[in-house]
Amino acid sequence: MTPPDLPATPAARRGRPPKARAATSVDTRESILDAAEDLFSKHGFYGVTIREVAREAGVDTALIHYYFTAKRGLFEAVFLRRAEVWNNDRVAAINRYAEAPGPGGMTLEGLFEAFLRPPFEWSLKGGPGWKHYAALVAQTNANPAFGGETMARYFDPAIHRLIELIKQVLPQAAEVDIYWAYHNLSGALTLTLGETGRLDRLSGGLCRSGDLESACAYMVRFAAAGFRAVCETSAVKVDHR
Amino acid sequence: MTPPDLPATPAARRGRPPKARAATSVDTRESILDAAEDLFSKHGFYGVTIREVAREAGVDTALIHYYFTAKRGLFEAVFLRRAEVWNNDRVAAINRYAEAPGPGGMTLEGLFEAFLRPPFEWSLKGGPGWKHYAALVAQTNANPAFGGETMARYFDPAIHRLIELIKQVLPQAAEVDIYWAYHNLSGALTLTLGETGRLDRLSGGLCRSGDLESACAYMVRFAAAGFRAVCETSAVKVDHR
DNA sequence: GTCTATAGCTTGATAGAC
DNA sequence: GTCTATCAAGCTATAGAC
Repeated sequence: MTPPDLPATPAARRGRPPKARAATSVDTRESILDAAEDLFSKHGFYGVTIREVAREAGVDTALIHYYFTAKRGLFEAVFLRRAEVWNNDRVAAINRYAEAPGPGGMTLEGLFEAFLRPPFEWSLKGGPGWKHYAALVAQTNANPAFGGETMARYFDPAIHRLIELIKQVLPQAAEVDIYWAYHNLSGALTLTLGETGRLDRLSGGLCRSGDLESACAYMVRFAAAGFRAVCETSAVKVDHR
Repeated sequence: MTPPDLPATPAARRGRPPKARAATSVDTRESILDAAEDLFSKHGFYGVTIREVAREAGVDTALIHYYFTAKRGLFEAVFLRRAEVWNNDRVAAINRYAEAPGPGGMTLEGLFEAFLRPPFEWSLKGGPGWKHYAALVAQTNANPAFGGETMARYFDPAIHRLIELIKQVLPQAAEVDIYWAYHNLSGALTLTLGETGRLDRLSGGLCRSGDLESACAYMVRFAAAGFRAVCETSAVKVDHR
């Protein structure tokens, strides 16, 4: 589902007449974003200089300030660009599933499959830009300084919709339990999308980080069982710090 | 179990005679490590300057080069310092459990409880340094540039021991399935130890990132159920990329 | 061991020509 | 829109006094 066909590389841009004049500035802006996305995803915000971005994009540093005012603005623009597509895709997928689930009604497996498939699809078939973006999100999610705030700002609305639907599948579940269970899923998802190669080493080559098809299938079943275990028995813990 | 009593703050250092002369240089080295750990955990390797570390540690920048040669050496020293304690603790805990499990024999819940408790304990009761360290590990685990390599170097031996014991509990499970299941657990663990505040926002204050007591309990049950679901039905996926 | 002083570079950002 | 030129500030690292 949701086959992504938007090319992420400027080289494959489609349907624009080659002679068009206005195309230039749009392409410049996009290629700056592509270069920044690539570099930020690998080395983080502070690990990348404006000059490196400019060099990889084939433009001058002054141009980056012209388009994005400051380095921080460039980062935000990178983050924003794909967040909307990503989120709309996921929300559309779970809504579609909720309206027409299988004969037995909604299941956690079906719901998670719908919710997780889009990011994995984009990462697999959307071109290198989407892989870079996924890694960037993974790193941001783990960032103690601004990770919580940034992730919340861009992704919480979509996740709240998911949680509404989980409540329909598990009507007796306590809200706290659902949130903590989701937190476990979120960690698994972002680590996997980061494709750090950790699993490859740990497993001695038995598993490959890039095998997102398997990753998605495993995650759906792991998370569904985890949610059930956490939500079906009462497990609200008292915080005795 | 495993009550940590090693103070992380220099102020609380115990048992050393105040007049001792040799203590000074050790304390200097340690306070540089403490400052670096704090800052690296918040802003990453490139987000921190030697000068900032020196200022926070109350020493000169030249001294940092004296002890650690270069910025990179400082980072590695920070990472190494607590890795050994952390890993030894975890391995000791699961070995202890394996030798004397409850009446019904080993369970996944018991095993994960033993394996996860030490990092949570240290983070809760080991002083601020351990919290910084946990956040540093969380960030490193998500780092695409050197995360996979660094994590493997410091943590894989302990995890291989865990996987051996999991195989004893689930003797029929395919090795691939175990590794993929562990990967899901690993993501959940590091995200949680990072305490980014994401969950607090998402849940509207219902859950708190700092409530590690609950986090650990949830994770044990979530992961145990996830492992069972993934390993008990044959789910080896073909990678059709 | 610890500091001062500084070399030698790179950084983010801008002013202004075209 | 795009580039050249440049600034002030900050960076890592080191040499050498004490």
